[in-house]
Amino acid sequence: MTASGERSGTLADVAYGRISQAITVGSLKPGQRLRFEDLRELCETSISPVREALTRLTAEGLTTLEGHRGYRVSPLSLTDLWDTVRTRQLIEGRAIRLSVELGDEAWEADLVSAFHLMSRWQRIHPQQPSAENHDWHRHHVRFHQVLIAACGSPLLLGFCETLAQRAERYRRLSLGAPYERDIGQEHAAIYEAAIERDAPAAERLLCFHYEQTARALETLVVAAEAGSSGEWSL
Amino acid sequence: MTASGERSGTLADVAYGRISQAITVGSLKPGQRLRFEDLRELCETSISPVREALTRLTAEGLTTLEGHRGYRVSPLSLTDLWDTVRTRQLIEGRAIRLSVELGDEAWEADLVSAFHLMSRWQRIHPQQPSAENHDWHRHHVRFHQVLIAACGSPLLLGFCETLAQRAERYRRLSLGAPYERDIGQEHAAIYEAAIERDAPAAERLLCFHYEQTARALETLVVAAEAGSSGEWSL
DNA sequence: CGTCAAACGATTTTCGAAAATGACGGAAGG
DNA sequence: CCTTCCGTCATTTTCGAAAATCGTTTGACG
Repeated sequence: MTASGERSGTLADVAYGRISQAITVGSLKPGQRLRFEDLRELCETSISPVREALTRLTAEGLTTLEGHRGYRVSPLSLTDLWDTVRTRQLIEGRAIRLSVELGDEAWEADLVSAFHLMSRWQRIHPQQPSAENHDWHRHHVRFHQVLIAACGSPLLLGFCETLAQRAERYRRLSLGAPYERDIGQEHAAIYEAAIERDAPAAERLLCFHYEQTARALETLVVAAEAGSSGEWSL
Repeated sequence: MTASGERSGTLADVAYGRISQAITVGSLKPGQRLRFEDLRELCETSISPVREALTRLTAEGLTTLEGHRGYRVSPLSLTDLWDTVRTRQLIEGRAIRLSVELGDEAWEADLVSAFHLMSRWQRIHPQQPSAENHDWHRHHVRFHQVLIAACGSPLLLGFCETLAQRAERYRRLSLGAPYERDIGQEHAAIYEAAIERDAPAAERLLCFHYEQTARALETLVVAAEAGSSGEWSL
């Protein structure tokens, strides 16, 4: 056990967590070069754990590696956004269908619980969930995880996790943007379809959910691009 | 350039290649514990490159990591085989459909070329392709790669690669087993559907192709299990 | 005799420094 | 003036040893 609270597994795990988070929240910017010296400082270790973390992150697509020329944060783009969303619809669509078909009593209970926590949060806090509240984010992630948890395919679940992590980077970009959608309603629809064991409907609604998110983000980005800077590489 | 022929990128790449190959061909057995000392010897490096290789392999599912307790070769099982195949059918099915729909002239040319090389090999060498001939394997892999190459989704292609690597371990197990199937015919059918731009047919035939492979392997394994040893963890 | 705790051994994990590599810039030659 | 070649420099990559960790055994105590 270490004095400074955060320490679950190896130092490499810590490094992975920190760098991963820094990328998703954007303190490490898309396309930015990653020097070991800087990351070593961020992670408070030597470079060995940092290197291991970067290797993992690269395997998941959050960073890229070019031969002997170092690592970079993977750039974001509209093309990549749509690739991520389309692939996610395919894979998570299959996962939720299987999950709704196969899920047992215990799974149903988990789902009720997860949905309750998420929607209760929204009832209590009238603020838009888009305000990056850490609690809501936790409930939201959990809800989506439980939806597919009973699919029975470790492979599918692994891919879903990778894709969710990818998508999360884009979702963060849209924080503070005005919402035309009723996200709570979309979630409720998926939830009800799942509870009533209507697998095709659950799949359809989940895909729609992601489609909407992507569309909103696309609009936002196109507007921002016409406006000012070019933080984006089309 | 190094004296001993094999050296493309970093030593970590070499280590990755050697360990990866050792796992797929089975000289490192499923479930076997991987000690750094042994691998260091196999790769002719120190442990740093070995560690990086293992990190990558674990991300792809060829090895597993348990806390501070070291790495193991991922075990094989019928459940995992079917998970791999079902997932592959889903993802590679989508990929080939997109590829057939979107592929341009140049892709068509690549496909003709790849198919020709593969089928010519089979014509010239009357032996069953199952005899692990390295050339046929190369052509076979290439054919399957080109089939999906034009799908336009880097993500999909990445997943396909992971899945193919996973599946390859199982395919190797069936070497030397009697073939009831006409693999050449199955390939030809997929090829023709692709050339004639019949995307749904191409998808259907590719899925069938994988289904057959899995079934054959399943039969083989069940028989072997009833017979003698228990190299398998159901 | 059984249980628990401390210590050992084997192995992984981490470190800091050395070696290797690619990028950059300046000087020589055309 | 442009091109090419060769040092120099910043970084990555690799190494071998030190530190940490886990599983097991040993020994004491109830």
